[in-house]
Amino acid sequence: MQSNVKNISVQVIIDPIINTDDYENDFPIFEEEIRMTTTIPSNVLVKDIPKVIMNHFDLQHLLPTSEVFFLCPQSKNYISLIDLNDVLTSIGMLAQISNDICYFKVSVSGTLEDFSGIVGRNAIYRNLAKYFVKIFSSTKNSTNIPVIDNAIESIKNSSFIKIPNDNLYEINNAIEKEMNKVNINEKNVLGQLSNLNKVTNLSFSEDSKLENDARFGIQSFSTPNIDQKLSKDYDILSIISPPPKRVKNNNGPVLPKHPTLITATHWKRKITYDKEKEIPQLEYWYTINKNPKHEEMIVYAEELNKISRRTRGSEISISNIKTWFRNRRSKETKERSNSSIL
DNA sequence: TTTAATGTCCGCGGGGAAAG
DNA sequence: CTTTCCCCGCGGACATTAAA
Repeated sequence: MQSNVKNISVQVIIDPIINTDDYENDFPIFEEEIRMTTTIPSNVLVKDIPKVIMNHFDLQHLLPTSEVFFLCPQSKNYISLIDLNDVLTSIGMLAQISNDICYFKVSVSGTLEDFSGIVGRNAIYRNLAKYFVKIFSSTKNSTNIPVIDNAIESIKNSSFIKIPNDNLYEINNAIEKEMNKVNINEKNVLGQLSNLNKVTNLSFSEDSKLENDARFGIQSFSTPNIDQKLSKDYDILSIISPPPKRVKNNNGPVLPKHPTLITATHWKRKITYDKEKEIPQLEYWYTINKNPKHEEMIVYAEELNKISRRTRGSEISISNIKTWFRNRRSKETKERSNSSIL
């Protein structure tokens, strides 16, 4: 019964997208990869791989906001498992084309608290510390900055951090403290991990299969002899190529792509300029200078926020202004080329 | 449909290491 | 010390996507 089921080594890169509700800037771009390994029985179906991976890393509650990508060894590009969903195939067959080690990338959106149970959470905190220092190094006693307020709120709501004061350096100190605590507790964490691995390394007798089904909450595990059910002449490569529609070099998936991620992160939130007040002002500035300097754009953003009285958290940023000027210039060149054709 | 936001490509300039 | 080379970040042009 357990003859043709073996354990596949799996390397997983977690791409956390920290969801801070309503701030408009980019989500943190993490410098440090959160890379983890586990093993998965070879008869797990592709459609169940996300469930298994998220369970292994204590992220099952974030399954709806996650998307899992498989590193295709031929093209060195990541392909979304959603694209393979309709195919009755197993991770064992993916492993056959990747020399028995599968590489996956998981894009997952959640709050800081959502990631608190993850084994690699110290890497997340290190990344956040770097991010905050990088972005807000000049604002020592900043208050009323939405992203910091949100971060403080997220961290306050988390079960294992208490913030004594509301400023950036206190946040960083708290993060550092938490990282130290995590390092001290590393042995406990590793203990828990090895327990987890014991379960996944069990050979698949019918009984342990049921055990795992209960643990993972997955129905398809109880399907016997999945590998034998798969057609022998089934060609996985014909499904994997051509590559997905948009592939960003070889650096991984373009984020976010899954609809749940779009709503969860407010992807591409678009501001609307006031046609009565703001657009005429921008057009006036454009007639004066089509390529304003950074300092000028700071002034422009302040001016616009003054006249439009936007609510806090939805103010016009310098990057909004920069984008407007960029698009305005491109509009002009397009108009000019159109008129020259006529 | 309009247009803000994003992706991709490319050139430029600064900083630092290696070579002379 | 000067020159050369390489890396990296920044910003612009252009193309494309997607929100309103």
